[in-house]
Amino acid sequence: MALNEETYNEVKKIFTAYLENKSLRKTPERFAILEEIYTREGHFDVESLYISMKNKNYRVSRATVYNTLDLLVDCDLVSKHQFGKNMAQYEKCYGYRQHDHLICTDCHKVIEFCDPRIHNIQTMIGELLNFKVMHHSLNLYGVCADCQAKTQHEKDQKEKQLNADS
Amino acid sequence: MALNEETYNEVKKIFTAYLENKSLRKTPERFAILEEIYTREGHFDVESLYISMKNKNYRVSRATVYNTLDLLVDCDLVSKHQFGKNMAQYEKCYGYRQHDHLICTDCHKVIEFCDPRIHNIQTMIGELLNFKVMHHSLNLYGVCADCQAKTQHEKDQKEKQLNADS
DNA sequence: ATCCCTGCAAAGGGTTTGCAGACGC
DNA sequence: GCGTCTGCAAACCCTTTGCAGGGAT
Repeated sequence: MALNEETYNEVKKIFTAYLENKSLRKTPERFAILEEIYTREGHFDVESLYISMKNKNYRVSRATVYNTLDLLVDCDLVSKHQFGKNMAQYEKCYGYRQHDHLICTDCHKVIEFCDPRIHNIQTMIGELLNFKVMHHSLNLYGVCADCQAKTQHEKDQKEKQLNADS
Repeated sequence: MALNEETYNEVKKIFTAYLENKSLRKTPERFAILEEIYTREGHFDVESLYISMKNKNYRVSRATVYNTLDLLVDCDLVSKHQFGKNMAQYEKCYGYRQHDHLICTDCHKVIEFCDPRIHNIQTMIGELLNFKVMHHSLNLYGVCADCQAKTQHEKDQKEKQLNADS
C-alpha cells in the first residue's frame, strides 16, 4: 500500500537512465505512473491503474498509461501477463524473484510460486532449438482449496435435498 | 491437410458422448466445426477457421464457432492459447503429446517442445498449494535462429555503410 | 523554437449478446 | 411442440490511433 522510498528511488534511476538512453522525454506523467505502480500491491489492469490515478486527481489519459506501461515493460520494471481473459494484467517486478502463477479457474484468484527447475528448462530448450530465450510465462490452471470445498459443499446440499425428497 | 478418418471417428465419439452427457444437442454445425478443426494442421484463430468454412460454402456463423470451440475446449478435444496478442489461438489436441510453446517475439513463429519435468512441477506445486491443477501453459519467449541471423545481418550492413561514409 | 508527448475522443478488432427463426429431441 | 441452437448484426470491451495543443529539451 505504502510506497517504499528506497525501492522507488532505485527504479526511478533505472527508468531515467532508460529514457535518456533511448532519447525519450522525462515527463512528469511517466514518473507519476511509475510511482503509482510501485505503490500498488499485486496484479492490476490498465483500467484500475487509470482509475486510481484519476481518484487521486492526477490528470492522465488512458493513452499515456498504455504508452508508459509499454516503456516500463521494455525496461523490465514491470511485467505483463495474459491470464486467459482478454485483458492484460501487470505487476511491478524490480527486486522480485522470478515467479510463476497458479490461477483458480473458478474464482480467478492468482497465487505466485517459484520453481528453479523452470529456469533450467528455459535455458536447455533455448539451446536445443537455437532460440535466444528472453523470458517465459508458466501458468498452472486449477481449482483452489476454497473453491474445491465450496463445490463439495454444494454437492452435499444437493444430496441432502434428494434424500429429503424421496 | 487431409482428415485422418480413424482419429476423426474417435473424437466424434468422444464429442457425442460429451454432448449426451450434458444434454446438449448434436447439431450438424457442431460436428462440421469439429471435422474442420481435425482437418487443419497447427494453430489457428477463430477468424481463419470461420473463413475456411465459409470458403467451403458451409453456412456457419461466428457465434456458433465461438460456442462450439468452448464446448470442444471443455471436453479436451481442443486447447486454447493466448500467445501475447489479444487473439486466442486454438489447436486440436486429441492423441497429441502434451507440449509447450516457444514463441519468436520478432516473427511470431511458434515452435512446440516437450519436457516431462513440467508435469512434475505441475503436480508438485498443486499438492504444495492445495490446488487441483487441471492443466498448464508454458510459453518461452525469445528470438529464433532466423531472426537472430537477420538482426546480425542488418547490423553488419549498417556498419559497412558507416565505414563507407567516413 | 522544435517536435515529442499528452489528453481526448473516435476508430479498431476480437468476442459476446439479443433476437427471431430453425430444428434436434 | 418445446426449448435449445443457429445466423445475423449490433453491442461490448480493451486497446490503438489521429489530431491539436502543450511542455521537455
